[in-house]
Amino acid sequence: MKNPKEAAHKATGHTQRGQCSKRLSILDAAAEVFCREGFAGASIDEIAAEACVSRQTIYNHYREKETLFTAVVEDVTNRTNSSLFSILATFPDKPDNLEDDLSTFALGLTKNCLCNQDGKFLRKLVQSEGERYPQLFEGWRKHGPGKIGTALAALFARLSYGGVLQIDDFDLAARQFLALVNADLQMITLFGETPSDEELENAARNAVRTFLRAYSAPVVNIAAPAPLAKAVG
Amino acid sequence: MKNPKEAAHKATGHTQRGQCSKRLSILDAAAEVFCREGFAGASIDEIAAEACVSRQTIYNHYREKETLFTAVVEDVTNRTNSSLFSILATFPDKPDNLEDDLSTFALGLTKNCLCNQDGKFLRKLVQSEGERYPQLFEGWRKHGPGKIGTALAALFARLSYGGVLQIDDFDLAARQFLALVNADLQMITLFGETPSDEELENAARNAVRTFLRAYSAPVVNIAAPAPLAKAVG
DNA sequence: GTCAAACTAGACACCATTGTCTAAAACGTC
DNA sequence: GACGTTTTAGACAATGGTGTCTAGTTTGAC
Repeated sequence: MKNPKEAAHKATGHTQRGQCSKRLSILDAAAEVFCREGFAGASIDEIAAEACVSRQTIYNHYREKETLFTAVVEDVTNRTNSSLFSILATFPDKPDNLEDDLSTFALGLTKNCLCNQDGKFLRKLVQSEGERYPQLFEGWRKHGPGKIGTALAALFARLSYGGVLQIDDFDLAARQFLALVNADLQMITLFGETPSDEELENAARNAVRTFLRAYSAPVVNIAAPAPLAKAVG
Repeated sequence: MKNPKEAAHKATGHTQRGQCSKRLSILDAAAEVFCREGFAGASIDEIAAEACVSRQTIYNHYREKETLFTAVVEDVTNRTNSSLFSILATFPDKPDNLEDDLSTFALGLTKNCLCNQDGKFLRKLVQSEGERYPQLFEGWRKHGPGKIGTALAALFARLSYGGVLQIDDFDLAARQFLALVNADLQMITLFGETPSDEELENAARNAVRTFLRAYSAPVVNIAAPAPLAKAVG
């Protein structure tokens, strides 16, 4: 990193007075380094340098490396959770145009939870350190992004009962929706580059289209005679 | 690990004479440890213990840790590749029952490529070390499991031209197929436990069902009068 | 300006790990 | 059984990271 001071400030944009600003710098830098190097590969010195803070300051705030790590995880999880809630609130309960509305929702989900820095951090860390820190995985599932699944299932259930969708297994549908949304992204997100807005929009649209082809309720076509459906089914 | 000697043999089941057996033991153990601990977290001593081999033997075969790591990656990639080819050969070109046949295919894919020890290793390592070893990611994409996508796209194209499926974008369909197959598995695979055969079968079946609802060509129903389709479309 | 708290820089002991080296042991072949 | 190769166990220096300590500096509040 060429200019760590700049980077640290860029990340959060805070210029509050001392103590709080330092904490945030440390958390930001630690998230970055842990994500890039993994727990074992990350060194306190590296984090200190990236946060523009002396090593001792880190030890003052967080007794040891492990403490810092869990603090970072908690911090990122909280942030992700709150943005998750606001995204879920935009789910189209009474959709005007189902495809458009669901696509917008999916886009918000990817942009703010799945595909941003925090989302990447959690995904990578749960994957790489999940075996060594089971509580990390559990936390992700119960109190973090893992909740999206069940929340989405409930929302889809409402749409299904409303006759807009035709779903047997809501949990399954929710998992598949998320899987489809991620289908195009996994490739893009895996390495460093951030996907462009256009790529994200396409990914969301593609996912929703396929999802709807699989799960939208049969259209009661105004032109077609209804009775025939019985003979076909 | 309670009984490393047993574990090492269990993994490959080889009892060849000395030198070759040692190499394999080392590769097996190294894969296991690298996968569990990541590159930085894995220690040569740990690998040596798990392979029931002295540390020096490892240094004799592979000059340094990095060499060992790339050898392991290459080994696992090759193994995965060959099983991938045999699985792709089972793709239902002339499906009898499309859902059943595709489900069987999907099951083979998950069991032998995506969900087994090798698949897990590559996925984890590409994810956690991909940023530090770009050639790892490139290798995965070009010479490893990353090829599944394009191969599947070609196979789906054949089915589509044959009128069995109705697909616009073959690459997209292939990615979505894989995403759906993984939808149920990601949860299961992430932590240690190996999914049961039943879980795998269900996952495959669920994925295929949804995929076919989205992409199967409209059925020319024997009972329904064909001409009406025009009026509806 | 004073004071206490927070921060810094550097030195430090401690430990784990890498990679080398050596002498002895095991192995396979003839 | 003798010979060369492979393997082993252990000692070893070098390195790099953790976490502590200290003495000096900055910072903010009053």
